[in-house]
Amino acid sequence: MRDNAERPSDDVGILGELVGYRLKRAYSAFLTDFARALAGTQMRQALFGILALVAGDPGAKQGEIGRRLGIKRANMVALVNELSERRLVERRAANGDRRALALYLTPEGEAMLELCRARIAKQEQKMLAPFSPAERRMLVDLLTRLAP
Amino acid sequence: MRDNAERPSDDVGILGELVGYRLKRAYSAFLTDFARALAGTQMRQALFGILALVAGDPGAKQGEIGRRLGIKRANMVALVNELSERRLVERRAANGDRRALALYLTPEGEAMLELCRARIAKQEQKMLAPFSPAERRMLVDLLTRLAP
DNA sequence: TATTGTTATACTCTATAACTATA
DNA sequence: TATAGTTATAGAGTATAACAATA
Repeated sequence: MRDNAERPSDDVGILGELVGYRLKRAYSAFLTDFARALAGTQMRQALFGILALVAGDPGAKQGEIGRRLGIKRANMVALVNELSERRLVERRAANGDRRALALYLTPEGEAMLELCRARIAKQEQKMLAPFSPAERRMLVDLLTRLAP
Repeated sequence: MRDNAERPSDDVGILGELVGYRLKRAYSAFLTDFARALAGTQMRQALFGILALVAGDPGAKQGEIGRRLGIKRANMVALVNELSERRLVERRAANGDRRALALYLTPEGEAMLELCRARIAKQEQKMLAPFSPAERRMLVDLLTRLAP
């Protein structure tokens, strides 16, 4: 069926000079490759982000993890439910605050995180192959200044 | 209610060094400001993109516009319906191919495009204020090489 | 056979409002 | 009063499959 839009074509008129549009295109290309890299793991952006942050701060509260990732409280619930049902993350009562839930990785969660990390690192290498080390640093630096 | 996630905080552990994550953050920041800039116009990313491309290539076919923007045929329908119902865009029979529809801006469409362009240009100036002209060029160049 | 526009459908991410139980 | 987690719901973008009309 040769469907639309896998690779948008070049002529996008005035849009091409807008940083916002260039960001959309670049992010979209990364997302596509991200999904490909994680094929078969049933993992997605948001799930990976949560695993990565919990690994770096075991026992962090669910809301705090969401805050750092820019995910709203209401949207964290289903995501952590999913990770919890898959036994990648555990919710335990937080000490000192009976409202809060502290998050921990299970051994399976650690393993999944490592698998994803390896695949994502490989994907980034591939996407950034045309860039020199100085250019990569520049890119990360500019993006970080745009949105810390 | 001091809700979550308007401004994600800094400590995102290993994510912070991933280009994919930096792109997501930067794009997300741009999107938020984009929506703010276009408040009251009932315009969105995709609608603006279509207007901009049709303006630069009047009579282009609906599918071709979608192809250039990375929007699938199936998803173009509702978008062009919306623009058409709002009298910003007209669908006419394409000459030489009775399957295809050629798109044209109405005068209202032209005016709306100009309004959006002005607001978006202002927004980009604001977002890029901390960057030197050389840095802005570098950013656009790197992003374009990442996803032409 | 392939392509154009279309319908129907589903998934992901994001957003808001309101509830509960704690603080 | 405010916060943590939750539920319900909705909008927007993106994806696939299948159909009719046309090429």
